[in-house]
Amino acid sequence: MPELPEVETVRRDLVKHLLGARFSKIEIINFKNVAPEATFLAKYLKGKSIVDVRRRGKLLIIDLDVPEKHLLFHLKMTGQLIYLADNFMTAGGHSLSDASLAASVGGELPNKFTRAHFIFDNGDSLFFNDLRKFGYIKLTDGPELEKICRENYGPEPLAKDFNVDYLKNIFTGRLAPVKAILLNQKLIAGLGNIYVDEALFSAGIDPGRLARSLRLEEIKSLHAAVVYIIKKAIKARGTTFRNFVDARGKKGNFIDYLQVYGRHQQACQRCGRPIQKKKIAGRGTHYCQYCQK
DNA sequence: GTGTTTGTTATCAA
DNA sequence: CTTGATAACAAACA
Repeated sequence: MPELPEVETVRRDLVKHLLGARFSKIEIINFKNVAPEATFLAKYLKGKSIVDVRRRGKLLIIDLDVPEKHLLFHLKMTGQLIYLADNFMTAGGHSLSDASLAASVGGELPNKFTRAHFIFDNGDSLFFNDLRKFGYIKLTDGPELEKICRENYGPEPLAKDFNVDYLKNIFTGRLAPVKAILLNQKLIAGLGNIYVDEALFSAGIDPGRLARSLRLEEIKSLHAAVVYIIKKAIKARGTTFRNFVDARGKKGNFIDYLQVYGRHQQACQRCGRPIQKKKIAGRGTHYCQYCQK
């Protein structure tokens, strides 16, 4: 489940490998979530090169060497972006992974979940894999990108405008569970199910509490917890619960630090009692009923 | 066959 | 218009 720390991990990997890379061939395989349509996109990208790789919330943005043109990737639940160097094509047209690519993607690309294959003029490749086909690829111009970023995404959790006052403001009067507010991308960009559950545990707040019921001290604690968890998860290169790998096919390490997510019925690391799980805000929610009030 | 998984959007209701 | 709840989407797995 790529959330902010996972997308940021991929972004940092791709910046290292893709700056200056020039598209030479693009193949879209059995995948509909592409705009504009595949043949047009392939023709458009050919000869263009990459000048930057950015992120907004869970959205990955590749800036092209054409002013005001950007290639967007959303990984949704099971998307992967994997960079493959020293591409060696076999007789069957399958490329073998380069020596440093981790075995966790099966060692061979493309695989049956590869939805797009971008080939650069130096022979290197970028693979967009997506088991569930929820993700998308979209070419946009500057104004459209600006509109998407402005209308769909609130403050970045690690930016200055995400502060205690802001959190207090978006909680004021809200009858929704605090978890629902934290998951809302328009209010805070980049948090998903894993990090919301972890931050609420870290702050000792029950995910089902109505947002407007939180006291200032609790909001301060929650703000600090969100920043702390997100920073720690980026440092650990994200969480691989099922599917996530970085741009070199390696798993993230934050699963070692999870306190509640995926730990249903396991002992709470604070009080020893079993972690509970129930549906809140339409999502599986993990929490300790004794440590979170 | 059934239930579960989640990021996001659509839809509906108040 | 705002807010909140819920279904839907897609595909695999236990």
